[in-house]
Amino acid sequence: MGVAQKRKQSVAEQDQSVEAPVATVPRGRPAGDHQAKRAELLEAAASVIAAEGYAKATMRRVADHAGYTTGAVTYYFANKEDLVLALVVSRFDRYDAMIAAIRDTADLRELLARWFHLGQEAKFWPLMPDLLTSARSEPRIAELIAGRYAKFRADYAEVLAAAQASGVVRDDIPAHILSDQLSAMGDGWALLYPIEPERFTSARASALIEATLALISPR
Amino acid sequence: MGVAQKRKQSVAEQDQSVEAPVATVPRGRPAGDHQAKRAELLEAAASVIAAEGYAKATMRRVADHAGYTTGAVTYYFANKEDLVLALVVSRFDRYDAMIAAIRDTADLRELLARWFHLGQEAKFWPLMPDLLTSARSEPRIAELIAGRYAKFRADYAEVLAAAQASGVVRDDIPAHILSDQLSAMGDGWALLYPIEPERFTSARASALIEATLALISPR
Amino acid sequence: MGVAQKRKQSVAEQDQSVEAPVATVPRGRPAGDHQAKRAELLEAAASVIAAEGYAKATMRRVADHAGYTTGAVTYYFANKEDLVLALVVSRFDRYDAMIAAIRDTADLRELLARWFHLGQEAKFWPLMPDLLTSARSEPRIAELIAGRYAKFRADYAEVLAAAQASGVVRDDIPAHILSDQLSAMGDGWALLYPIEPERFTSARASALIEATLALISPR
Amino acid sequence: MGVAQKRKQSVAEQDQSVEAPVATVPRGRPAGDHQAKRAELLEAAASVIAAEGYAKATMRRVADHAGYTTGAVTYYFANKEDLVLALVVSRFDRYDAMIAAIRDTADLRELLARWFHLGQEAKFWPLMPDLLTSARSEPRIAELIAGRYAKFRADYAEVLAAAQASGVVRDDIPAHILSDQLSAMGDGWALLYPIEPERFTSARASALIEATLALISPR
DNA sequence: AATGAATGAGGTTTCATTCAT
DNA sequence: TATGAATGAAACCTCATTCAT
Repeated sequence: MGVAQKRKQSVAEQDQSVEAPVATVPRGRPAGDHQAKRAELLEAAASVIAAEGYAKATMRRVADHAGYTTGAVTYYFANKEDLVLALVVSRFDRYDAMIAAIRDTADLRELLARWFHLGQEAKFWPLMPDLLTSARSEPRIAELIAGRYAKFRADYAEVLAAAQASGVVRDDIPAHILSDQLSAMGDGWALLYPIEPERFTSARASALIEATLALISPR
Repeated sequence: MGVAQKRKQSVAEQDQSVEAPVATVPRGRPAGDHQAKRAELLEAAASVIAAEGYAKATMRRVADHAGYTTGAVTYYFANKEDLVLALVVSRFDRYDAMIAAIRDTADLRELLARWFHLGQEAKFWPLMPDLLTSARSEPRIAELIAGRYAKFRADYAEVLAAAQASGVVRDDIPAHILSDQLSAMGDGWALLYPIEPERFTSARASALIEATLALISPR
Repeated sequence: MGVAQKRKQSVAEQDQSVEAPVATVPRGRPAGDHQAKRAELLEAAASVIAAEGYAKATMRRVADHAGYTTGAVTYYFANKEDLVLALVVSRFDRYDAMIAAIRDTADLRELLARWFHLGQEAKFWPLMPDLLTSARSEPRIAELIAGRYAKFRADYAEVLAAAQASGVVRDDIPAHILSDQLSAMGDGWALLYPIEPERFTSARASALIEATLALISPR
Repeated sequence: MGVAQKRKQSVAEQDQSVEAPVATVPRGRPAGDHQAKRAELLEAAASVIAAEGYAKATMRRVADHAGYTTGAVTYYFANKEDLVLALVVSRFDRYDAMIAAIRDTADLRELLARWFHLGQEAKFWPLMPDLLTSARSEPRIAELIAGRYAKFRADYAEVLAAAQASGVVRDDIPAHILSDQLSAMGDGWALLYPIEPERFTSARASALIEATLALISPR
């Protein structure tokens, strides 16, 4: 999104310079890339939460991590809730992209592999459970998560239903229940990951993927 | 945490070892029932966390809920970490008891039913994920949980192995992996429970139990 | 109020020590005098506002002035609004007492003299307009002031009506209008006092009192 | 505040002295109308203070209200104090104009009517007390107000003296004292206006005007 | 002439913890 | 055993101000 935005702005500048080369020079400091800066701060927040947990993820630490002052963070996000809300959105967007990427093939092994990859490389595992837990005391976050998560499970169920139709997934359990079970399993692993990281070496991750595929394969 | 706590704890230990192993019946002055008071405060803490989340569970709120003042809580627990540590112990004790209760029969339906019951009636679902998440910033809590959880999974695996031996559970997946998968699934449900309580009506809970039994039943 | 409270508490202690001299010694630190401490902080707040204005009257400065830390202030007052609310109450209580003191005699010269005295010696002038202005951004303070002020004007009107009946105050203007005019005049003086203190020397205060009495004396 | 402001101000002065004494008609590039822009921002500031009180009147809100950004405000006013100073000047200019307009006739009913009108229609009532109170923590504002207010009272006294001379105002109270009393009364009403707006309906305003005229009419 | 990013000081509030009693 | 006063650190947030552009 950062990139698209940047391109759009430079197009706007071109328009101006073509039409009125002298007097219409854009006034003031160039707008910078607001969205890109927000994304940067979001990544900083994600890193801090992943590294130290939600409880230690203060505005100050996020700012420090991004190399700014607290004021800069509140300049881009009206308050902490806004920051977390945006972070939740950005993470679920990635989940949605993950599902979308395999929707056509309904390749569940690939989906699980991507999910394990996001979890570890993209720091989703030490992040999402903290985000879900933070929803306990923040109704708006809870509401957002509830909506996005329901959509995620529905998409997941759709993929599973397709897999059932093509005979690669057992069909004695409804797709929406399977989706529920599998996503819960994933959340459970993510929840324990920071406490027992040694359980999730890539060798063991492969074993878990295979065992999970075995669980849902047709009898 | 240092001196004061040490004194308090050794007194408690003395009481237990000298007077009575369980010591719940007030003898002489009822005032001396240190363990009972601790348990009372622990339940208050559990209720507060279950009701409002870990973030809102301050020493003051715990004290209020138990009908005491802040000072009383810090009298019985050297500090907040101690309180949470004790709470974690008390909850895993219940998990262990749950496993122990069905170890002989290896009745998995009963085990799942008990687990769903603990989760909802005994407020474990809105509690355990908060406790696990709190471990993110408290190494001693993380360590304690890691140990107790590993033991729990091992016990669970033992039960599953027995069930495999008697042919009621599929044996194409090792028991310790099944244990891993099932406990993760449970944690995942618990994690979402406060956000989407409507997903866990007792009717739907039954459906989930049956679907989970189907998942692990032999082919 | 502080005194009355203190007396009450010591009576309670006496009761206890008489009935059960040994075992019922009041536990814990003696309650201190919560109300007295609140009053002390209120006076500190009044002094700070009087000296530096509402804008500079931060919780920190109030605490410093009283010789405590910020935490102590928020221990006695849940938040700043609460502190200001209590301050408003305490000041209007004094206004009410002022009116009550001359209600029987309806001696307006005495009333004006008391009012000038409160204004200067008891720091009411540099205080009340700041309090009234602070109500602009705090609805609950505005509501409280509106109510108390209306009562004050009504009491004032009652005194004026009595004075009209006894022929010492002109009766061509209704008492409630006179009350309105006189209290507004007082507020106006108070508003300017911090800006032009030299206008309110005691000589000039006397002149203002006499001129005000002349204004309302019967024709 | 130092250099930048100095440069700006001297430019403004040059414009005035060289080109035209009043200089409101845009000549050549309309961009140069420094004074008009300042006036525009001043009105925005007045509106914000009138609507939400001085405490909420931040540079940002003033800018927003005028349709600019914060930077624009600090471009036209070296700092916030400067802005408020200019605002005070502009409001007292209107008071002076109000007095000047009735100086010849010494028509006090008209003066009071105009004052009530300014207070309500031109938002002076919710504005002036906030300005006066803000002077508490800003010596330069206090100084400015003290000077302008003294001049206002002197002009008012002059009008009252004329009225006394022509027999329409009582002369048992010196004109400068009457001026003091009447202006204080007005300030007092203004101070309460935001708290009790219902006391100042136009019907009641008329009653107050008549009662005030009665107060000062000859015996 | 004006923008908007960024700073940094300072405000209110929360809270675990200490401690005299 | 238990209270409740008090501390002090740290959190979130606001805002005037600066400055590159």
